[in-house]
Amino acid sequence: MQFEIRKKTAFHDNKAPIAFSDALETGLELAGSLKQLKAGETLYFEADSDDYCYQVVSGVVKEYNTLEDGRRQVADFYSEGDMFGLSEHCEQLHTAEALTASTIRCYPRAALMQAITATPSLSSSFLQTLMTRLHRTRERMVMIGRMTAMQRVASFLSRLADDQSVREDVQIVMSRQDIADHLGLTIETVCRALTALKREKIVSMKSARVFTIINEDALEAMVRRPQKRVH
Amino acid sequence: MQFEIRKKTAFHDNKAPIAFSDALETGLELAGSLKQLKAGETLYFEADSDDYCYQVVSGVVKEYNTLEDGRRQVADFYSEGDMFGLSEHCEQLHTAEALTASTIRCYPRAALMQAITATPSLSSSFLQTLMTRLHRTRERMVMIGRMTAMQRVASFLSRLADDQSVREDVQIVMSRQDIADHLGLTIETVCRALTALKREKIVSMKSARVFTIINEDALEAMVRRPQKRVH
DNA sequence: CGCCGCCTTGACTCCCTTCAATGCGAGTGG
DNA sequence: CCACTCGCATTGAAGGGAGTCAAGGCGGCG
Repeated sequence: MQFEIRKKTAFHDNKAPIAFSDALETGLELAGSLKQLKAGETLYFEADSDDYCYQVVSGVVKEYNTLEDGRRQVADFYSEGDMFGLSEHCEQLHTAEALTASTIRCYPRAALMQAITATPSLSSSFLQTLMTRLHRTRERMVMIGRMTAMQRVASFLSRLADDQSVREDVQIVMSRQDIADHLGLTIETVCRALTALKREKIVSMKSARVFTIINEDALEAMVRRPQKRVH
Repeated sequence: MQFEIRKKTAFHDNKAPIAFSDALETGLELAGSLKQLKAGETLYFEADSDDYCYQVVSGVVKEYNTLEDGRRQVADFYSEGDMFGLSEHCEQLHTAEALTASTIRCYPRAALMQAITATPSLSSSFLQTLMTRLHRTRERMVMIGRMTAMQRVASFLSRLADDQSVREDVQIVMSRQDIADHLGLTIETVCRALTALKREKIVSMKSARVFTIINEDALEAMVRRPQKRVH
């Protein structure tokens, strides 16, 4: 038994959603093979990804890079409908791993690319997806580069709630370590920020993986203002 | 009179270069209007960019975001051949500004997109460009999130040299503030890191904007190892 | 119960920021 | 030609936010 997450909405791409996958499936018979993953299972390591692109059918997947010394940076979390494994010839160790039991569709890269470039409608939505992704990655770069730990954690919670379209019992499918690696922080700092938010009665937590936003304005204020004092 | 930069190679996209622009120019008559900018001039502010995409014909341009409190994050520097202004509906203040006197080609966004999606070869190279860009942005996210000030500055210098394909008299067209905003540091920390590199005889500087790599191995080592002690 | 993984908390250190002053080169005008 | 100014770069001192190291706490499962 494990936490079940709401699958109604994708983690990202609220605006440019699953139209792409629909087009892919209906427009041509490229439908890649399906792959089942248990929670914690690895989908690919670095070079493996060169030959395939992936799409989440169900579940949540994290994609991350590892530096020589073992530090990790989680590039992104993907859920239902999201395509991933798009970047290529990586110099760094690059991995994708299931957070929950997941089903993944695997497309042969070369064939997929050919299909996309040959089909204007596909090409258009794929371009859109990539541009949105690029834009979002940049926003997160700003976040990591210019925001305090408190701001990063607050905006992370805020985004989780938005993605799940709930304010109560928002599910946190990833571990503290994953969050830390996503935000460019340490696990301890993430904990302390969460504790501070609880102390200030801005959020409450039913368990370590489920929270409720009590004071949304205050949470937004946290994101805006360079609030200090995580300890 | 002002510093002249080597224009032989683009700042980025060494691998997926100007083929795109060639295709654009020859393949169809979409050639957008040209715009001349003096050093320091602004090409666009946020929403302005929604209707156009741009390409550097000559010169160097920086693209950056500004937070409410005035802190900035330089998304990227672009030079000859690079396309930019691709991300859309930004929530943040988003600006592009010329670093040197520059010539920019402006494409109407909608028409450009249509042309791209309708032309497989264009579509292919544009996709390639976007994926490369995405990949690079992620690498920089890792850098900002997990590297020390010293590592960031060292890898920045290293990249400058690579892009210009020189080891001596490498030109730094951007100000210290731009570098700091690009690396997620303060201007003072950048200076101190540079001073440390000079002190250790790893680089030497003819002037504040021109440097030479004396000990390349040591510079690479700086990038690899979480070297401390910027002071 | 007792182990195990994950999470939380505490104390201390240190890198980077902040605040502030000085240096330096180019352009200007007396 | 030199004094002055203005923007950018450099250096110094002090303080703080996040990292590091280490010790529990908590929940699930055999």
